[in-house]
Formats: sequence, C-alpha cells, structure tokens
Amino acid sequence: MGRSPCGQNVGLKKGPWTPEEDHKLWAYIQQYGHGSWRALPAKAGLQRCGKSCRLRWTNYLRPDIKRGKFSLQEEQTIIQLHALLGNRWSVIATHLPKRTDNEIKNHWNTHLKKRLIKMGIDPMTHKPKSHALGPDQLKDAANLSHMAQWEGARLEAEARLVRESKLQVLKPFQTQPSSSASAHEATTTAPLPDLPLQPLCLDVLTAWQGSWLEAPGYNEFSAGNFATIGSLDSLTAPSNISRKGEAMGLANNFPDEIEILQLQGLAYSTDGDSFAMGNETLLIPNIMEAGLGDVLLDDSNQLYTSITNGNSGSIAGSCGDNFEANKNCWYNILNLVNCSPSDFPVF
DNA sequence: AAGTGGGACAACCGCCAGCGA
DNA sequence: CTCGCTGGCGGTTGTCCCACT
Repeated sequence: MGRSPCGQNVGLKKGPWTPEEDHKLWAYIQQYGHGSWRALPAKAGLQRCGKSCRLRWTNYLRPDIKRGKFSLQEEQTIIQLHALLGNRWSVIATHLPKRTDNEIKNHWNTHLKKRLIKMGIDPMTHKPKSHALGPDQLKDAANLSHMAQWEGARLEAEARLVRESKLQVLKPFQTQPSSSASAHEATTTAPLPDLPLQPLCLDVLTAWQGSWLEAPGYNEFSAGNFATIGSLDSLTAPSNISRKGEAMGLANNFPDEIEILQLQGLAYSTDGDSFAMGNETLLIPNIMEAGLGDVLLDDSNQLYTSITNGNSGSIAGSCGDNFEANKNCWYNILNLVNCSPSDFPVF
C-alpha cells in the first residue's frame, strides 16, 4: 500500500494530547467538520496524523460522550452483552448511549473482567469456573445458547442500523461536526437542530415488538417466508431486510430505520414455536417471543427482571431491580447465557 | 523524600472491510 | 478484478497517578 504508518511520518507528534491541541482540533471540527481525517491535521495546524486526530475526537473530544464512572446498570449491560457478543466492543457501545467502545473496553479489562474472576466466573465464557450442570440445566443452557445466538445476531444488526440510521438522519443536513462520529462525511458548516442521535436501544426494539405483535396480519410473516431469506448475513443486512419488507408489501409510512427494526422484530416472532434458517430449525421457548431484549432491559430499563416472567425453564424466582440483593439470579443468568460466539459455527 | 508497584485510562498499532477509480 | 485510500475495530502499550514501603 505504501502508506507510512501513523506516527512514523517525520515531525508528527505522538503521545498525550495537550489542551492546545485539543482546542485546535475542537475548533476546526466545530467550524468545518472533519471531512477527510487524513487532510485534517494540516488544515487544523496539528502535528498529528489523521488517525490520531480521529481517535482523539471520537474517544475524548466528541460532545456526546458521557465521562465518569459507569453505573451499575451500565456494567450489567456490558457484562450481559459481552456474554452475547464477546469482545465486539463497538457493537456493545451502541447499546450504551454516550459511551465509547474504547471506554467500555478499558472498563471491561480493568474492572469487570477482574470482578468476574473474583466471583469465580470465567470472563470469556461467562461460566462459573467449576460448575457441573445437570441434564435439565444442560437443556436450558442449550436453548439459551440458541437464543443467545439469535440475540447476538440481532444486536449486531441493531448496531449496524444505529450507524446507518445516524448517517441517514444526517444526510439532509450534511453535518453537525460536534454531533458524533457518524458525521464523518461532514464538510460543511450548515447549522443543525438538535437531532435525536441516541442509539436505538434494546427497549426501543421491545416497544416496536410490542406494536407489531398487536398489529393485524403479523402472522403472515411465517417461518416459511423468513426462511427464504437464507443466510444470516442477509438476515442481518438492513438493506436485505428492507427489501424483504417491501416485497411483502409492508407499510411504507415509517421512517426506514423504524421499518427495518419492525422487521427485525418480525424475524424473531413466529406464531409457532420454531422457524428455520438455513439448515437449522430453532426451537423457541416462550421467553423468545418477548425477545431477549426484555431480558436485558425491560420497559423500566431495569435489568433481568423479566426473564422470570416467561416460562424460561429452570430459572426460578424473581430477579429484583437491585443487583446486590439479587446475586443469585444474576449468577443464574451468567450460568445459562453461555454464548461465546465461537460456539456457533453459523457465525 | 525517594523508590516502587499497581491501577486506570489514554493513545497507538496492525489488521481488515468498504469504497471508488 | 485489482489497487490504493480511508476509516473502523480490537488488542496492546504507554503514561500518569497514587498508595505503599
């Protein structure tokens, strides 16, 4: 490729950013947007490579970043998403508004990983290190693994949708340099209204799932129809999902991203107990009909409270809102949601 | 006061995918 | 299809700070 690595160019500065550099970068992006990161340093008068500027902006200077301590709920979300997705920090970050993937990754490595280890839980598999499951538990674990597989795919698709919907929302206005990394096509200084750039989160999906479940005719989206989509890639690719929706004559009066989300919900819900994808037919426990999103974040944004409301096998009792007071439930979920992506050849 | 070790977090590096020419 | 460029991602390293000896 012939491109010299960032920082190896003569005269380019490395290491911690100074307040002056921050101000230059901030001021430039506020005024012009970042445009091409490669060209930005020279234009902004910075002795840095473009990549360094981009990282500094996306991980630190961006105004839509929340800094400071992670809340308990954020930590629980990270752990649960990590169980589903593994080290896919960017995907996890889309479900934690205002947190960057780098921040989440650091927090995992320095806090959460160690905490899980202290609790005797393998941070990679999210399994207790010495724990033998009985036959019933193994069955539940297998079911939940399948569910986790689907949920992982859905979360990834959501992350992609968040990125793309942000771009779509920004397009008519071009750029608000301070708004987010998604403004990376930005080159103009057109003023923008405050846009709703919060990542679409699990509870949004839950809400939409609720809406389509009540909608007439949703049962038409049968397992057979869905199976024709074929591969997981085509399932999770928004464009394909969108086309599928059009082909099925679904309502067009929603914004694109909402329609796609609705279809994602449909992808999860059948009137039967199973649907097929590729060569695999999945059995879906009742809990699946509510979506694992309900497990992660219910309507009140509390974690793990609704898993026990479904007929989810051997998970008994009720997880309350407070983590400390409900460690057992927390352990149960960790025990059963064993869904390291590497376990799933589909991925 | 100086040295040391560890924690926390910022920043860098290398790889990869997507895109346009 | 290939090539080169760009930006994104995940893993790793560097730096700072603080507690402890």
